[in-house]
Amino acid sequence: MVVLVGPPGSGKSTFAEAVADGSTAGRHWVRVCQDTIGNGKAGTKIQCLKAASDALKEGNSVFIDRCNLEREQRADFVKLGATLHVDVHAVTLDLPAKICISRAVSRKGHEGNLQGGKAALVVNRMLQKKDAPLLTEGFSRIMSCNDDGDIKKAVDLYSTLGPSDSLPSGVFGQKSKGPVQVGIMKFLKKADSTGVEESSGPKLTLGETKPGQQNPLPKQENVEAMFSRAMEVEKGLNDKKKNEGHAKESDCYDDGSCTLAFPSISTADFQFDLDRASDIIVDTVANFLQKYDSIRLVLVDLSKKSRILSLVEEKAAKKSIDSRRFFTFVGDITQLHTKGGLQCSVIANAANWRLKPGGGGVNAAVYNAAGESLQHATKKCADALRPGTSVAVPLPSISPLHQREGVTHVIHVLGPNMNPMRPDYLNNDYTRGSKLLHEAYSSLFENFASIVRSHMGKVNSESGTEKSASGGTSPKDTKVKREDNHVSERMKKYKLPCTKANAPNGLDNAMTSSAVPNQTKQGNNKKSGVVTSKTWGSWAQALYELAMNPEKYKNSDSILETSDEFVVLKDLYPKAKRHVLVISRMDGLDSLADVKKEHLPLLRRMHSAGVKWAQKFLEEDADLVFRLGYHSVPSMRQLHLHIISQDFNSASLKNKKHWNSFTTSFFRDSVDVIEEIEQHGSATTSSDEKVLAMELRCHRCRSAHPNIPKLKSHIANCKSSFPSHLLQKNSLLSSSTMHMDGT
DNA sequence: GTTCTAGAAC
DNA sequence: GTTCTAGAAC
Repeated sequence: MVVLVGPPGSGKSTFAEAVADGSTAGRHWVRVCQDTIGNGKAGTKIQCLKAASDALKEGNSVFIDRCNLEREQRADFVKLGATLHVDVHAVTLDLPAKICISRAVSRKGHEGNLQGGKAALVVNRMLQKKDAPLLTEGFSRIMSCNDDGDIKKAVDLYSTLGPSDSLPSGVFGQKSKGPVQVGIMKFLKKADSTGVEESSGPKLTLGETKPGQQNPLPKQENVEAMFSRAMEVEKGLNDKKKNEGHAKESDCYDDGSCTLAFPSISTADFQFDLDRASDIIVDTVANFLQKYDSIRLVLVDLSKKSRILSLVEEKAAKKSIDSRRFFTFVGDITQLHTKGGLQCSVIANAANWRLKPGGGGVNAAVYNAAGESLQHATKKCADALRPGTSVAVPLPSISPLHQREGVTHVIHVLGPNMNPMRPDYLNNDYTRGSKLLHEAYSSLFENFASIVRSHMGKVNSESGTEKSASGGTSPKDTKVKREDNHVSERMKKYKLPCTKANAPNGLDNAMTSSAVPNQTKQGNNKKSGVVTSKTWGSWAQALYELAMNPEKYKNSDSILETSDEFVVLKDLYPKAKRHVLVISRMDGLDSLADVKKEHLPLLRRMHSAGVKWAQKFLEEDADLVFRLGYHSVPSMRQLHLHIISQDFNSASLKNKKHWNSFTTSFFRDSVDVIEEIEQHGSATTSSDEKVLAMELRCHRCRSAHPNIPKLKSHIANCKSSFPSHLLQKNSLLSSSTMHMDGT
């Protein structure tokens, strides 16, 4: 049974019909459609359940063609599947709201009579309530389609499915849509004047897709092989560790497919000591598993006799690491699914620093298997890698590795080199080597976590679109900007000379680019041909100037507070009623990417200062709600913490970038940043430019809006509660969450 | 970061 | 004709 999930206009009926009509391998499909089941009257869920049950009992496969956007709406169908012992899949048609609405609005003769203006209202309302399907609901397989290409793939997959074939379990579907501008309001306007029928939106293209022929269906035996293989390993580990049983039962089921397969880093060509490496792997894995539930890591090596595998197994057992969530696996990392039967959505590549194909071992294998599209995709994310870092690359769906193995992302990792014949030889310095190897794994795992987070969703509080945009995790901090300096120690930024000659004269000058002398730019950013790791335009230096010489701006009423460690400044272009910055005064601490463990005390004090000011503002206006956080990739040099009220009522908030920089994952809550640094020494700036170009959504109710003015008029009145992840995390400061009496 | 403006969208 | 966005310049 396939439960289709999608709003009106997302193409559910078209999907089901395409599969049913194109079914080439003898499987018979029945479409259970709530719109038609009532024979003219409105259909009900009960009728659908009955029809589905009948069809299944007769040996048919069934599509449940109703919106099914909410968990509750799907539950009975999942239950029915369990009763009848059939697999229940979810196929989510997660297209941009704009497309669904335009289709729903402009279609004629719709089965359920949902067309014209009222469709727009219905779709927008529905999209706000949707819960992404989860494996925990009882689905054996979840597939998410984000564009017509995905849909075509899914149609092909199902229509070539023979009567006894089955599809691998897990979660599939890459979410990497480009920015989408949603033109919703025009349809909503039409909703008022009924009977609008002209078609102005994008055309439905699903109809054009013909079921394909070339689909290499995963074979059932492989899936079984996977289980027996994995179980063997798990059993081995289990036996050794006895019944420690510390892992919570339910956790592992959540995202069973959220699996990362990774090779041992640095131990092959880079000749890193195996004993030390295995310690580091086990340590880092243990930490990571503790931090995240429902994530699975698999260490892969080609050879059965692999020394690193046995060392790791042994140490993992000793540490009582949950063997369901971490185990070793013998096989080719590029053929885990087809040859080994192990489904992994993400694989790591032991990359070279140039991120280029070739060499040998895992890198060559991964590039070979993935085809050219991996090179292109990689290029978009980073030019080079330094030891101890990683970069996540969304694998295009055309890649054979994606199609055949179900791999949605490749994370390139570069470990330290202990081989004198290779570049950046560490000369047996295991203090540094170990540190770098640890960093490499941490970075790898964190990148993986971001992918999982963005794909699985923070349960249901986020919209699919938002998830998609942050899905292609390619942290800016790993985007290495200097090809020649790929050793981390050499990556330190060139410190700007701050002389009186090039320092602006006053705060207003510092805050406006036009008055900053031109030589500042040249003097700061270039020195004898060495390009700094981030080029800060002259206008971007203002906060830095202020942080270095706050006394110059003493008299400005923009400065609220100055200490040795930070300056508190009213943002010159506030994006909300209250918007202040706590600017660190530490030279060289340019942005979040530079922050390390040693800065934790500073970060905590900046946070406290921010809280203090938020509190002060709340005394004046108890209706405000504050959020404290950093921009993933700030435009202004010098680490600064934003304290911003969530009304976003400001004339200075003018464009999409402004909005998205405060309301998407681009904004990193101070509390989260501190926690991350405590736990693994650096902050993930897991965000790329895509999130900034994302469709505009209300930060409270997540509704989509076509442009800034419309968004603003919406947020002026939106009284929805904030998304649960913010409430749960305690990221919001309001008069009700603070002790206003000072206790 | 902002401002300016061409041209797209309405 | 007016509104709005996005890209370039600063």
